[in-house]
Amino acid sequence: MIQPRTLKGFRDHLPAQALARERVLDIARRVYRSYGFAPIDTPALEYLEVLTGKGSDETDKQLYRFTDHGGREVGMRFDLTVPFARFAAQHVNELGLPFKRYHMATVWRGENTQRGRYREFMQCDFDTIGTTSGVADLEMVLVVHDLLAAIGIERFSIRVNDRRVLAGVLERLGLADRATGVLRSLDKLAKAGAEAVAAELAGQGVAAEAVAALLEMARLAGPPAEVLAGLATLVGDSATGRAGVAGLEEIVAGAAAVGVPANRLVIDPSIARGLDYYTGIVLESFLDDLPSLGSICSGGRYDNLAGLYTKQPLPGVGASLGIDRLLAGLEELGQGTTVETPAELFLAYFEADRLPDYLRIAAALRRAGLAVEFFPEPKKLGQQLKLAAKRGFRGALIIGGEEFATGTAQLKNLATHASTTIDWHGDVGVLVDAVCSCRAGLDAV
RNA sequence: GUGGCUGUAGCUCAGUUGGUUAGAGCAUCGGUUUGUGGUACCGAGGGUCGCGGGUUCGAGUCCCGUCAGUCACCCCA
Repeated sequence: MIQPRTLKGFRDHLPAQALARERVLDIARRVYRSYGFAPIDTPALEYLEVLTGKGSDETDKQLYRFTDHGGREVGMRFDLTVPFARFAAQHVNELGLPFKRYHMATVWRGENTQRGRYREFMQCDFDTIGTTSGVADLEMVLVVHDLLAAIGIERFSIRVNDRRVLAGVLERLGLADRATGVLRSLDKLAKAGAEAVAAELAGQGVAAEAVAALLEMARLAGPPAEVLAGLATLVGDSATGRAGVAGLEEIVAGAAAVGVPANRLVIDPSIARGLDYYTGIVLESFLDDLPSLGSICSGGRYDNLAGLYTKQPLPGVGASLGIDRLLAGLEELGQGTTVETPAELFLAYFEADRLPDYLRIAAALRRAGLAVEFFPEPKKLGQQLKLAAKRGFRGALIIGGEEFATGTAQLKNLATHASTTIDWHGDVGVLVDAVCSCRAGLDAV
């Protein structure tokens, strides 16, 4: 016997999880499309050079790579941004600019696993390329907000910052050349605490005054207006820094104009993001009830997405929803789904010799747009109902010998145990109409 | 990749200083009830104690390795 098992960091998805995942995918698709983002797809496998070109050592280490049967060095995509850069460079002339796309697909990273951190997981990206307009930046924030709200998350926050603000402050402190290390340390503030970050910065040779200034910046908190005022002071007359502050002001104003609740949008100067290709706005979002899970949706603006693959400058802005991490978080918070069936109505199989009638009824209901599961065996009714309730069906249709004889049917609400009698006089069309008109009632439960 | 913690039925866990055929609750299946599921009663199935090796007369219990999960570093969705 071969032991059935899955690889570290790779998971099976049972119906309850798969249905929850597809629900979120459907919502993401709807929200992205509502802003005009168009779907694209790219191969899971790319030439290794396409994936490693821009990669830091870290991403190179995490790449699943091998030599294919034709002797080509290939790698599995570890995000959707790099393949998109290649895609954009290859197809700009057919796409036209600006171009907005969404891409929901599986990616692979050979790193160590943790809660909400897997080796195979799905990302739901959306990006706008070919424009440097602040409108696109604002739209990214709005899409993220609409997305998380539509999924039904009650408490979440979108934390926004701008790399230019960070650059401006560093410039003033004379640390511009050490940006990467300093930002990496600041990024840990929430997790490690101020003291640890201060120590780490000092260890990098940052002067005490500069450390104090950096911490003052990173710890700015409160209403966006106050944080922005604080940042404006810290940035001084640095042109880059002022541009960053102005950009954030636009975001705050735009979000307010559209009606984004103020408590969901936070200006957080400690958000830096490790990826060094971000150049403007950066964004991370968290479940307020489970911040330790990490960011569930992150993104930002980059000056030149595809510089490695084309001479044409392609600025852009976009973000990525980590659907597997999000679902792990929702499940941990008890907000997961328990429904195990995609069908709405359960049709009990009762009278063995009435099979043709059952089939006819099921077919008619399906033609009317209802998802119907017909139980395949004429087992005891109690057993059938028990299974149907466990699976999460909203309603069960019961038609036995008595009902056939009197031209009636029982429509049972499996959540409330209440059942209503339908008179259909043997006319399937009447039955279908009656069931459909009760459907709203079932949905409401 | 490095280090810490964990690993007993589908799930949550018991299992005394290593000592006879490894237990409970929930879940599952069957019955009481060959037409009505959340209660009750009766019964059943299900465990190579993650896996492999070692120490021992004897290991779920100790040691080593390995796999998996988890936490930290790192990085990130």
